[in-house]
Amino acid sequence: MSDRTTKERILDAAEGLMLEKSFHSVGLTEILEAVKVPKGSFYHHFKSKEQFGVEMLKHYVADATAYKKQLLLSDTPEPDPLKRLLSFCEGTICRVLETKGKCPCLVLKLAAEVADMSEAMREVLAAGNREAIAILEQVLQEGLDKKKIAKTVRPAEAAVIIHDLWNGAMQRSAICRDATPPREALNFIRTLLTP
Amino acid sequence: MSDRTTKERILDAAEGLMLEKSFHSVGLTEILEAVKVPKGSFYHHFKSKEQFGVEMLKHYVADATAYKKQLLLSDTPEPDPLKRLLSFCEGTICRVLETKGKCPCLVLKLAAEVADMSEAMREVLAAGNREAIAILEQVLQEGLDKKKIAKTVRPAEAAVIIHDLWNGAMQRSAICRDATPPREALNFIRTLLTP
DNA sequence: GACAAAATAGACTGATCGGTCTAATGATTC
DNA sequence: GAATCATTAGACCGATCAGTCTATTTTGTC
Repeated sequence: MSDRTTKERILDAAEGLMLEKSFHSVGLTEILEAVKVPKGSFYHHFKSKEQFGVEMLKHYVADATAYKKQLLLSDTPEPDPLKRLLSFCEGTICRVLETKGKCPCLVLKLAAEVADMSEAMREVLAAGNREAIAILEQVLQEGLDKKKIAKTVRPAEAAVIIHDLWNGAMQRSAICRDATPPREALNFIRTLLTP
Repeated sequence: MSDRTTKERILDAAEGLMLEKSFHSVGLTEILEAVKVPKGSFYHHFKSKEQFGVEMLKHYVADATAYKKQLLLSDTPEPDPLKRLLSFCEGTICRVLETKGKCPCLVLKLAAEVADMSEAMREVLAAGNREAIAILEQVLQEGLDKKKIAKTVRPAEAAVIIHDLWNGAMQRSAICRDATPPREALNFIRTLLTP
């Protein structure tokens, strides 16, 4: 048997499939066939597709948040917070290039589709956004403390602007299948923050 | 008979329903029941749900573009391009408040869901984005010519930033069901452009 | 008014949807 | 090894999906 639990295997497979398609266009049968798990197992672990969606988003947001914290908040190997932020953006742009413009973020991919349909899923998405903004605010504050970013920047305000600009750019890049939007956003963010 | 054609009535009803739900979660039967039109009529006018989606998005984008041009590009009653842009944003914020955070834009609502599934729909969305950016660029250029916006602003660059920031903020406002994100975006845009 | 073309009408199809049900199997504890 | 509980297994359910088909009605043209 696999070392990963059945639940985790279902979750992982569904994240991949829904990143490529969408929430409603991926059926349970398709997910379960991909991981060779019968319906009975699914409904043993999850009470409905919606509750499954909630857990999937929670699972994804937890991973994504940990990943962001690691890259943005740890001062090794890069002690400069601004550099950490900019190279995080560059890394994301590389991923977009590799996948030919495909959206790499499940929150961005599913948000508009599911937010109006499930209050529980909406809350998970909202929490994901809040965490992302909080992390951004911390990087900016640290950059300010270390005098690595322009002192005119106010972390709380700048964090939401950078967050929304970045998400808007990622969204547009998924539409035009091109990494230009996040590149333009990155250039703007750089000149905005550089002292 | 209604003065509007059957095709237009279907299109309008579908836009409303899909703004509230999503592309895949709204069935043809639901749309057709809403306008009391039988299946046969639908498939007389459209060859598939996907092609219908393409026409619906084209129809929406054409309307939305005309609306933006009228508010942003006509110098009556407001000759100041910056004021036109800012009050356009304020107007959108009001709509968000009225609808309790619901996404007012069909392009934003459906983009992530359908872009990966239909190349034809993706192209319409991309064209919509390009037109929105072009209009923004024109307002900015005009504002620059009339010395109503900061002369450091470069229209082409600023247009994409404003576009993506605004879309990202609207997206987030649909998730947290709150008009704060576009308000923060508007504040930022105002200080960015004001001379 | 005859004819043709466009549009309306809705019953019907096979496939697939999310979800249920009962039975068989795996593991755990006494 | 008997009893228990979690898990696996997959046939099955009614509902709904996009799409088809054959009529009938409406409309425009001569």
